[in-house]
Amino acid sequence: MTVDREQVLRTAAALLTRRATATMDEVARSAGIGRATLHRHFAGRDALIKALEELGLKELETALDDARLDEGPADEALRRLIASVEPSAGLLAFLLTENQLFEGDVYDGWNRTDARISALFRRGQEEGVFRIDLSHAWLTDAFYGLISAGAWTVHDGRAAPKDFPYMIAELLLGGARRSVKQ
Amino acid sequence: MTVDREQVLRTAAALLTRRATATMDEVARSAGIGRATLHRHFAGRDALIKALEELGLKELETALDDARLDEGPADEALRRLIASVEPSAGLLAFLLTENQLFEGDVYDGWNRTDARISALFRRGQEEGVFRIDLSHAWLTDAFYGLISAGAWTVHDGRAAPKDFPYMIAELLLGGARRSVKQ
DNA sequence: CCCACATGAGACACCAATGTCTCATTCGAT
DNA sequence: ATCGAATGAGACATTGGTGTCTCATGTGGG
Repeated sequence: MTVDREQVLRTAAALLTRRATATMDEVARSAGIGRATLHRHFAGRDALIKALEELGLKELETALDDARLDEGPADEALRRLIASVEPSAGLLAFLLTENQLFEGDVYDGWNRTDARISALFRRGQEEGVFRIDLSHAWLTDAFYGLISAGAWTVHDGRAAPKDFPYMIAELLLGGARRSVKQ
Repeated sequence: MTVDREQVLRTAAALLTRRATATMDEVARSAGIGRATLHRHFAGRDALIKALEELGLKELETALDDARLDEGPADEALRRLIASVEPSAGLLAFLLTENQLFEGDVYDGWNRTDARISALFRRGQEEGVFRIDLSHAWLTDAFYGLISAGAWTVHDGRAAPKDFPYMIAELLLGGARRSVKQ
């Protein structure tokens, strides 16, 4: 009987990721509950988005924890991160565009995750694993961008989900150019 | 007296890129015209978005032409493309998210540009310049993703506009990993 | 100089979505 | 079996944005 808040959030995430303009009613229906019930659990659309943001943030932080970013070579840590972030990629892609739209009052929890990812790139640069002519700020943004792009590529069926980690890690680490001496 | 349609479109693009939910009234104000006048030139919001889409498409096609994608090594052609697409990056980033939101009825003009970019990557693969373990579909999506990410990085002040071509081309071509044998 | 035409401002109806409320129903714990 | 709590359905007012219209203004071309 009682609504599973987590379940509702995941369903809403799946729908909103596909269509960000979905109605509260559509969100409710897709979760198999009534609109009134949805309102009982989330005060309004803003509250729903914020809850989604907290969910995505929590998932990203869990992925960051699981990846053990400060262990081993930085490039291997980055691979672990990409792999563990994969299940959340769709939600993160949605939240990324959502945040870009609402400039200013962005949930500042993202600063923490940004800092951790940025720190990984900085460590890699200091240890000579990552190139230093690309700022860690740009590498961080590119990381998010490729995660989003990969999420859409998989979502639209242009790549299989299982290829997600490989195609992102390889492009982000090695680039598109074929290495001549290899 | 007469409104410069092109000018209005560019102003609208600049505003909507920053805040996609901007009102028709805000769009009009930012262009320095009245809402009624805006409606006289663009039947409605949909028409405005569509006009923006056509503008972005036109600019991208111009950039594709200017880059002469079928001349010289594919990686150099890609560099030319990134450089010539830079002025349109913000608009393209906006249209990209806009299109992802409205699934289905996307302006099919993008298929042409997708095909041209994809063809560049395929040519590069056939000529041994680009690696073949990453599909040209993914490379194309990644190209768009990095263009968008770069546009936001520049927009938010985390990189200078002049660095745009370098940081994107270098990451897309060479990746983040520091080449050991170099 | 004058007239035609585009514009700006504002009024207006309309619509879609939101948020709130009520009430009957149903589920689940006791 | 019973009672309380949560739900679903629907009604309702409200709101913000949209699209249309009118009218006064002013500018530019002839």
